[in-house]
Order: sequence, then C-alpha cells, then structure tokens
Amino acid sequence: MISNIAELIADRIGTMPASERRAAQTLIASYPMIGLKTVAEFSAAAGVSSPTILRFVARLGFQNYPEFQSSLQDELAAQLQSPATRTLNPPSPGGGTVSPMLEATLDNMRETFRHLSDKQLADIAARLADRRGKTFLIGGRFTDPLARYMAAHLAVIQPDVFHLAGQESMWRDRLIDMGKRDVLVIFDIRRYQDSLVRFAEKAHQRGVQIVLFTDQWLSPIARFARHVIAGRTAVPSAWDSSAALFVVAETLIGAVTRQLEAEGAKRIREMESLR
Amino acid sequence: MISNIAELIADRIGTMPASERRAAQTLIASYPMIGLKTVAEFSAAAGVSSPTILRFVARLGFQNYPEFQSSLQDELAAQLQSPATRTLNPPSPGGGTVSPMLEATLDNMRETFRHLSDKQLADIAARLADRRGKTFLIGGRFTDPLARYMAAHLAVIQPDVFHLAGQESMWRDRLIDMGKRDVLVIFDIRRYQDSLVRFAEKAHQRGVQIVLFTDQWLSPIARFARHVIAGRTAVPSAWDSSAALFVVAETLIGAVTRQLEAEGAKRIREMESLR
DNA sequence: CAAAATACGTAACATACGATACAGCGCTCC
DNA sequence: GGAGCGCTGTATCGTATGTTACGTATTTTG
Repeated sequence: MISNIAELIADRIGTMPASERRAAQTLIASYPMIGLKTVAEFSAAAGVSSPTILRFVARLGFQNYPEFQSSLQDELAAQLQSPATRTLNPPSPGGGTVSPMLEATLDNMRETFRHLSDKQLADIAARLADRRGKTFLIGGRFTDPLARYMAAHLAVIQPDVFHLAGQESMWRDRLIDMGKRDVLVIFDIRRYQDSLVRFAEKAHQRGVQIVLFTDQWLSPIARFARHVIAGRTAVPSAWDSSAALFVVAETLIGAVTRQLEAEGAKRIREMESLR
Repeated sequence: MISNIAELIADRIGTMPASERRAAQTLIASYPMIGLKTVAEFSAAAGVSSPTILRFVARLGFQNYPEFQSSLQDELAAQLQSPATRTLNPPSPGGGTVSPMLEATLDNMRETFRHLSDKQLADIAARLADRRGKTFLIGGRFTDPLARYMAAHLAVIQPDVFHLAGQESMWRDRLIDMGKRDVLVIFDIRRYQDSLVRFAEKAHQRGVQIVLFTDQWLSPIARFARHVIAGRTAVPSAWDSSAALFVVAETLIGAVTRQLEAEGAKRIREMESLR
C-alpha cells in the first residue's frame, strides 16, 4: 500500500529514465518543498527541462502539475496536523528492515551520552586542544576510519596531528617520537587487537596520555588510558556499530574547535589561501 | 522581534479592516496551507474577493502574492528541517544538559531517514549484494574514512571490494578495470571535490553504476548517480557532520549482510580459520 | 550495423492566475 | 442631513505558468 508520494517515487524510480530520475532525486532530497514551487524552478533545481518535470509528474499518475501540487499540499497538511506521525517512513509493516537498525543506533547514542558527562568531554577536549604536545591517532581493523576522520578534522585546526597508518612496524617505530606531552587517541572495539594493546602499553610506559574510544565491555587498553569513552555498539546485526563512537568523535572535534576558535579561524584562513 | 508570518499577522490584525481580518483569521485557522494555494482559492475559503486577499498580503509588507508564498514556503521548509523546534522532542529525560551538538546530530539522522525509504535502501543493498561485478568505494577529503569503513565491512562478507585510496593518479587508473556490472560508491559532501566529479563522470561513461552519498544540497555527481543518498549535515559548528551518512552506511552494510547471510556466514567461518 | 524506439530539450501556445482600475456602498463627521 | 472618506467587490487586463508539438540525440533491438 502506497500512501504518500515519496513512497510512490521510491517505488517507481527504478523504471524511470535518467533525467526523470534526477527530478525524482531532487524532489526527495528536499521533500516536498521543491514540488510546491513552479515547474521552471523545479526543473532548474534538478538541472533538466520543464517538460521532463511534467513527464515525471505524469508518470507518477497525475493528470497535470497542479494536481500533483495539491496532492503534496494535502500530504503536508495532514502531516502538520498530527505531529506525532512525524516518524514518517511508517514503521515498515511486516519485515521492517531499517527501523530497528536506526532505532537501536539512536538508542546507542542516547545511552552512550548518558554515561558521558560534559565534564569528561570538556577535559578531553582541553587535553586535545593543549598545543604543547603532538596528537597521534590510531584505530583497529574496523575503527581505523574513525581515527582517520578525527585526524582529518583536527589537522585542520591545529598542527602536529598524525594518523598512524599502514603496517604495524611503521607506527610502532613512531613511538620514539612520543613523550609526556603527547596524546594518543586509540579506537578499539571487540574483538580487541593484540597489536594495539601492545602499542598502547609501550606508549603508556613512555608517559603518553591515552584517550581510548572503546565499547561498553572496555578494551584491555583501558588499563593504560587516561580517558576512556565507552560507546554502545549493539545493533540487530552480526557486527558491532561504531556510530555512537563516531558521534562522540564529532562532538569532541566540535569542542576542540570551539576552544581553538581564535587560532583555528586564523589557521583555516591561511589554509584557504594556500589552495 | 517578529520571526514568522503568523506572528506578523497577530501583530497587525488589529489595524485591519473587516474583510482583511477575515482573510487573516482564515489563514491562521489552517496555517499555513491556505496561503500556499491560489488567490482564488484563498478568497473563496475566506469568503471575500481576491483583491481583498491581495490587499491583505500587501498590508503585511509583501510586494506581491508570489513573494508572500515564497516566504511561507521558506518558513515551512525551515520548520520541516529542524523537528527540534517542534515541541515534540521530550527535552532529554533526566534533565541532563545534553549538548546541542548531539541534539542536532540526532535530528539529522531522523531527518535523513525520513527522506529515505526502505525500498530505496533495499534497492541499493541488492545492487551491492549482486556479485556479478566488483564494488569500488571512494570518498572526499573528510568523507574518505566513511568509504574505508564501509569497504572494510563489505570486504568481510564478499569478494571484489576495493577502496580507492592514495593519490588521484592512482585511482584514476583503476577506471580501466571498471565496467557495466560494477558499482562505485562515492562519498562527496560540500565542498564538492572536482577530482571526484571528474572521476564519477568517467566511471559513468564506462557504464559503472554509481551510488552517491552526499549532503542535502547534492553534489554535482548526482547527475551521474544511479542512486543518491542525501544526508543532513548541519550541526552547530564550523564544519559539516557526516554522522547521518555514517549511520546510513552502517544500515546498508546491515542490509547487504542479511542478503548474503548464507554465503556470508560461510565466508566468515573461512576467514576465522585463516587466522 | 542498421533501423526502430525511446528519451530529451527547444520553442510556440493557451490558459489560468495575479494585478489593477473603477464604481457602489456604508460609515463618519461636520 | 449632506459631503467626504475608506472599504469592498466586479470586471478587465497583462503576463507568468503549465502545456503541447516537434525535431534531435541517444539507446535499444533485430
């Protein structure tokens, strides 16, 4: 049963020619506002001609453009009157595949942040913003992208940020550059990697401050860590979700950015001018 | 400070003549839908003549009727995009000071999935699970980690998954391996990277099916993409958040895993035994 | 590889829409 | 009670908008 236009589009987008598909995608991207504007504006936004928009609308089963718009408006009106139904994409009747996943992920985030105090985040952010030392980041098999992501952002606002990539022997040797004033950010969730544990231990012995992103069962690295962030990772799936940790990482990036606002802004301007 | 048209009307309704007041009340009664319809419909609903509607609109300070409508639409769009401003989000139970960052991120996810149907995700998952071709993944400056993350997971459950890393010249040459049966997953959010656009175009010309992860403003690559996922990226910060896209990526990984359950399980067992 | 079919845009067209001019009506204030 | 003013609707006009016809480009099929 198809109850709204968005679903209708999703249902038929597969049978559409390229240009009409572009129209469909443009509409979905800012649903449903573009559809309330004129054909000319719609076509310009989608980068196609007006007849294509009209053909697209006709393919959806409408007699003409105004009828299509009325339908969108009715839908909007219904939606506005009962905000409760705003959980659009109705709880997919039957074998709902998406919702449980998303729900679990959102729960994970709420739960993760519930166990995370503002103070803790502020402390870590202050540590990362403290520019007397260097910042190293590293992750495990599936979490290394998180380390990269964080490194990419931190590197924009401050110098001396290094992502440790490549083979174990490569980054193991970087230990020699690390000291008391430096920070090592490690991402490690189940199954915890021995190589990372060993690396963390060595770094710890050299006095490096370790910030650990892990799951709720805590990687053994927690022993050596100055700060531990335990994220929820459980989702209805065979593997673990890193989404909560990702959001914590973004939150930290935001906090650090704010602390370094002054110099950060200057830095960003400089970078722009280097392009 | 008057921020929306409803307030504006409430402010001036006292100074209006009878008929215009009727227009105002009619609009408020089913705000803002009537205002999006034609002057004729509006006037009929209010039981006044069309010139009265136009005078009413003029009195609110608009030059003409279309301008008034655009203003209403903008307002509506803003409202739809930040559900937080609607009082339906229980202000974080427990009264803890949750960072606005987290709130924005959660909103982004809800909003992103609101524009994303199960069908769409299922289609993309089916495409990715279809093992007649290869899967390539690539991302931009800040989104490449997402490509890596997805690649790492997909590679566990199926062969022929390649993350395109390193210098542009490196992955550009990989084009020669790509054909009609292959899928290219691209992550590209503002500021869109020229190199990626060029790459996507070339791949498209070779018949490669492109799955694009982008922001709500749509990377130019959308032109060439078979499937477009538009995630919300706005957070109270200087940069854009990729969290919503991350979650979509995880959801897709989950869907693909489920589709390949049978062979996937076998594959994972094999891998385990290789350790 | 040729031929047919489909997709797409340009440009001309018709109409429905917003805008305006004007006249009638009621109200207020000398 | 009459003159003036403001409010409102009817009728008309110009135009922006949706629509359609047609030619070219592209893809598909035999």
